[in-house]
Amino acid sequence: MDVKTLCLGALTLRDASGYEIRKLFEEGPFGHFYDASYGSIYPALAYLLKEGLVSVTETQQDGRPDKKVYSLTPGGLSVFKAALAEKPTRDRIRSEHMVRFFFADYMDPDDLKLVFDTYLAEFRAMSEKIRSLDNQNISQPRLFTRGFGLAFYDGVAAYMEENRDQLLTAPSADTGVVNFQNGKLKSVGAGDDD
Amino acid sequence: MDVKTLCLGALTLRDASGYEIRKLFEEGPFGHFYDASYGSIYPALAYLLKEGLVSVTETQQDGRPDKKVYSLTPGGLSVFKAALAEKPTRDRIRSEHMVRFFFADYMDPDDLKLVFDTYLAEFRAMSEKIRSLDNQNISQPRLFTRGFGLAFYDGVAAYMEENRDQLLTAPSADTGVVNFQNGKLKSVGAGDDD
DNA sequence: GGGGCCATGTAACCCGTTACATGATTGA
DNA sequence: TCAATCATGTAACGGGTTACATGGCCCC
Repeated sequence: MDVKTLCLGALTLRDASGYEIRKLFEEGPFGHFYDASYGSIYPALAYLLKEGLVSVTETQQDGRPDKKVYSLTPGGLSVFKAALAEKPTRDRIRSEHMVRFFFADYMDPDDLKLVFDTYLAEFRAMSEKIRSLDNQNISQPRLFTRGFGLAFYDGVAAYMEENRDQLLTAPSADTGVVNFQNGKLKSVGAGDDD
Repeated sequence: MDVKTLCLGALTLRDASGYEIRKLFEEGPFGHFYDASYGSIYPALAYLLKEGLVSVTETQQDGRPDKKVYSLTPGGLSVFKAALAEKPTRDRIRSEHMVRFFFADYMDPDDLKLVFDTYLAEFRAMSEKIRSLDNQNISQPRLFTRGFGLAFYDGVAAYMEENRDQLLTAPSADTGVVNFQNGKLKSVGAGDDD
């Protein structure tokens, strides 16, 4: 499921600009199970417009550049429904946090502690955020999704709290770190490089 | 965190071929929080070998092509530890299932039911699989990770069972599907296309 | 005054997936 | 005999991220 389709979905909620859709991914209800950046959203909207799946209303603004508010067309809605009718692909999860827990033996205990507590705090914050939402006038599916989020965040947060010591008091090997920057391998290991 | 780094991690567990590493991602303990395909693993191993972060032993075999068993070098281990010491990037989740639940209004009720029950069955199966593992002689971090998996799978599965009706009995709009194939938008929507 | 937010868009790049190429062995 | 599994690798393609480009307003 690509960003184009997600944009159509976002526009079923309400008319929005590319900027607003981005925020929806970042902070809104989508944030829990998807993400997308400007670099993919703006081209996606341009494509959808060209194909007649969305329409646009340019609102002139004070100083800022014109705000382009997009709306879903009937065709766009049909295409979105068709996308939902497809067989879903497997969930894709990439959690660097879990990788670190799995390989905790190879981490500095203080680093590990920090990663752990930061992660836990994030879950708690997410849970709080969902709890703070008003559930009045919300459709069943949205409520279900919120509940799912709560079940997940609260469940794993509770597990983490209960088993914090189990992970953080395990003995770890010595450190011995080399050349690693910005998430890129900068080898150096043995012998020759190119 | 790229496939290169994950390969180093896999090789801390035991020496392995590219083929075996793939299986680790597919079925093994990594499957829960990462994935990778041959097309990324083989080039990654070639790179790591070139950089001296892994070594290789070619085992000749009966009929099959030579099996290349890779081992982590001290340099490789250092680089891996350095990678773990980096600040973890945000977890990235892409769940088409959740998208479908969120937009359940726009789905055919039978489709939705199928997606729901298949998803639930997957969680139950994952939970069973973890439960069937032998926890003897397993290090603390691995146990923690397994427990985390259980907390997650069992937690959300329970939630789904308890709230199945809530989601599946909600009224949905009419269907009206157009031209959608293989996860690609084939528009058609309104008016002109290029 | 300066940082952050509003607002859109493009281009280069990176990384990974999919599909292709090859081929023998084993078990149903 | 036919499918699946073991086994490695390449090439094309795709999709999305990052960084760049631009610029004014608003609040501290």
